[in-house]
Amino acid sequence: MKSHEISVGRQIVLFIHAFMSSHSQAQSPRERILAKALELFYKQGYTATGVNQIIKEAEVARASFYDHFHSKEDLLVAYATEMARTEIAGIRADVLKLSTARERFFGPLAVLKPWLESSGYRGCPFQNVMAEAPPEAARVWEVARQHRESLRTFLQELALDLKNSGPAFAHLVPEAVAPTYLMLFEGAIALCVAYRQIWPVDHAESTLLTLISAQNG
Amino acid sequence: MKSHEISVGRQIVLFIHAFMSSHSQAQSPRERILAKALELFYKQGYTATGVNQIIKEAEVARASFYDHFHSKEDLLVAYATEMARTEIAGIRADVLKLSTARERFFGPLAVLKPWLESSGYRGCPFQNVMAEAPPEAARVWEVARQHRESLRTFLQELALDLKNSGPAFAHLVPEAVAPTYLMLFEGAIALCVAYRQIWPVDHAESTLLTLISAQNG
DNA sequence: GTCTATACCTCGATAGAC
DNA sequence: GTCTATCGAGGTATAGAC
Repeated sequence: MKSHEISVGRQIVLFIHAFMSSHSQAQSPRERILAKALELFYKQGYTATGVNQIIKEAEVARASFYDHFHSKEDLLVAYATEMARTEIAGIRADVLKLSTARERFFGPLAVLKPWLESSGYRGCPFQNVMAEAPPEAARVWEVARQHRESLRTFLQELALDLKNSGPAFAHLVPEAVAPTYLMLFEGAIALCVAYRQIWPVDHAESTLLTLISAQNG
Repeated sequence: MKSHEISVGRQIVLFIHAFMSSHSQAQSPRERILAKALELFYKQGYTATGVNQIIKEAEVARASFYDHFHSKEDLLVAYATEMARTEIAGIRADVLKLSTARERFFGPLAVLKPWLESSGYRGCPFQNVMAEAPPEAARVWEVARQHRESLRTFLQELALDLKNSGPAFAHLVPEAVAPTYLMLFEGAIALCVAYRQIWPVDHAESTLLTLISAQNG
């Protein structure tokens, strides 16, 4: 009886799924460590988070931890790399869902708002990492720098997209807009963190609108 | 012989000055602790700096430290307060030396450049503190917030100064310019730290110039 | 891979003798 | 004010038995 077999299969899948969710055991030890680092390094800061806490909460053995990451600094590099990957991918996915070029252009700022609020105004993971990273951790600086470049490139793509969307913004120079956008983006985050309020993002958006409108003058 | 007495007086003053500089003993223990905190919290970060190091390098006794500051977090609050005071005072003094309203308006960005370079692109002390301050340290957040307000107010004064300097900028709205300026200021710092380059400050300056010129359109 | 044990250090903070 | 001693906790990292 095929329907019975399928039903059993479904139940097994569901069971495995529930097992994964409750115990996170279907993830590999490395994945569990990295996931905890993503959470704790961001929430508590790098220096304030001990590897003991990560080992305990990720439910891995000490030896497993030092098997996958030779030192805490190694984990920090992996943390920054993974954070950069998921952040860019997340913004891209959310922004490219939008229907008009103009919405997409302002999309990164729109995505920023719920993210800042839900994270308790913890701010930009890379600004935070740079504030804490010891001087010998040059690898982390490099990851952060590359991430900024990825973000700037994406903003430049959006500016090009907007430029090509019609005559209203045909005057735009994407390579000039991108660094300005990035600067307003980072500045808005810093002010939101300082004030624990969301208005800087709106202010950045209106400033950006003024700038791309003024360029035809 | 009065000139002799004055000469002796001068030598004593100079001696005391040299003594202060070389041994820092003329400063009170509290001043020495605070001075070391200003240096180390900024350079190494708050969490990464132990009170032991401050006690040793400030050349004070442990008991003296805990006499003046009940806890490390108390010292952090004093650090942020003192940093805010000296930073605002320093910027004001440097900027108000300049001769034209236009130079003064862009003065904060001009001051920023040598400061970022000489500090090894360590960034804004308050952005860094916010990145590290534990959630229970609400007092520090308040100091940082007030400092941002002081800076915004000063930028607003400079905008008003520029507005009143002649017809070219008579259209300016200082209350609108100030938060934009502040956002570009913070954004430029964040990008300078990320790239370890100074061009974001120049970019902020040209963006700001575009904005205050465009407002008459 | 798991587990426990442990070495060695630094942390923030307190106590007591001088 | 100085000094030393010490507490209890937590830090990073390694070793060994299973």
